[in-house]
Amino acid sequence: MNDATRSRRHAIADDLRQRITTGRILPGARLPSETDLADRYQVSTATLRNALAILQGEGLVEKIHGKGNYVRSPRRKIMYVGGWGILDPWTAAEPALRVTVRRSTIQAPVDVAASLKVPVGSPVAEFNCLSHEGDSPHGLARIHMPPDLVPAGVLDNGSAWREAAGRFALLGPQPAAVRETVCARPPTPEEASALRIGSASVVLSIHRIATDSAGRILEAAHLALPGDRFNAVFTTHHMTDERQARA
Amino acid sequence: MNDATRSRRHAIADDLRQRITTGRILPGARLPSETDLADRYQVSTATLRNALAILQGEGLVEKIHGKGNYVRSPRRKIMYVGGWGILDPWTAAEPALRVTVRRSTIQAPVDVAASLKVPVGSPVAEFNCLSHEGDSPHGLARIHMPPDLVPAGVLDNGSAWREAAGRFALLGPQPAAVRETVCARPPTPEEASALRIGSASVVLSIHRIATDSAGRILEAAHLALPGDRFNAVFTTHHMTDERQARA
DNA sequence: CAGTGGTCTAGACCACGAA
DNA sequence: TCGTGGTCTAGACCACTGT
Repeated sequence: MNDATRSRRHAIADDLRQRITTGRILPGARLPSETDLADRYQVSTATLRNALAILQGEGLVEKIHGKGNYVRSPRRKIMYVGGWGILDPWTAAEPALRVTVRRSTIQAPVDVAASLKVPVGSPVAEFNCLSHEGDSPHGLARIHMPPDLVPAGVLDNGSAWREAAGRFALLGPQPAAVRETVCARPPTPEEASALRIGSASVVLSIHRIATDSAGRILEAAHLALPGDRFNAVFTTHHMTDERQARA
Repeated sequence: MNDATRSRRHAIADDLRQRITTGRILPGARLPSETDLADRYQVSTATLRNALAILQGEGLVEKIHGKGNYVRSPRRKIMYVGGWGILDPWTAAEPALRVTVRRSTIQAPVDVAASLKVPVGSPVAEFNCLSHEGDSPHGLARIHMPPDLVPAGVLDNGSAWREAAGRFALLGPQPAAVRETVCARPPTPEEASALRIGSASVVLSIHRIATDSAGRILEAAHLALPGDRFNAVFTTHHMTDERQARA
């Protein structure tokens, strides 16, 4: 056999991946039950589950306890445009985009206070955003702002602000600079359940801080985007001469 | 029991995580063998391995086939500075940074040709960079450039260029713009072995394209950075007025 | 309730690393 | 060669979802 057959589980994963990516199993379809698949491939259920875990990590399969394993909808990559902070117009024009925004005012806990550079316990506006595309969750955002900078009508349905929130755009006034810190990590349990991804999956985590020209912090946001669905694009113009110093 | 005891493997992972993060097990130390740990926790080896897989996903434990499970060195986050393309001076000053750079000239395959916007099959300089910190691998880069833009002395030991390569800096001439596309994904098998991380782990993958003012592509790089070790920072200045259109 | 995935066991055998 | 982790089995039982 070729080296793709290094292990049963990889061979099974390869076979299923082939069937999924070539359209022989359609997005949204339910796979046969794990016991059935284990019978078909002549392996134990543990091995079959291991194969499915590989595909789940790749974002091809969604496991739902008590229901079954489902093929996830096509892996169209959604663009997050750094520095702008909004999904680009091309993807933002998606038809079935639903947004859940929940606003609350909290007493700043230490981490938020540090991000916003306000005293601990001072009032802070918090937005919890969950965007869906059809039935499947898209991305998760928690945005904190000084209360006086929150624009009116953010929660109004049909409001441009509300749409912007769902697309993870900046809500406050025009910033002078945006600093985004990006990391890749496994999801927290809350993220895993909210985004319906396995804990073996991957999230692209973006901590975004917008400041005005005086250095005042306008917004601090934590975004959690399923890694298999999102690309983030950052563009830097007009490089300075710092590099030259090396030569 | 409390809810941390939802499952044996989480309980075990929690216990080991506690011992590691509180310093009761020191970085670099080898854990007892899996059979010993399974005995100590009174679980099967499969369950114990499952617990270790959780910690491996968190980057706390490094598994080495035939040797044992090792506690990884402290989770100091390394900064990748976007748009600049080099680790920042603070971390770049690390003492034990070793760099392996391998240069070759290849006939551009389709993907590289597309990135560089050159004809398929035309000669392209390829750099494979692997940076280590002490014994453990850091990050992986594959950089492609038009051959005429490669500066002299890149492979010379002690050269500033060589150091820059290991720090994933831009090698070519000063670009007018750098566009970086970031995604989070599981490692490819090659990356997993080169970076000594499990395939259940996470990499921060950066595709970086540098262009000059005429739009010519100076460099195309693919970086693979262990997600648990790296943060990438991107800063955007001088926002345009595009956002205002929404209001 | 039946059917599904989630967890776990107590083994077996294979592949790797170091002596 | 020996001890290690890696893969796999053939079950058992629990937890969740639908009818």
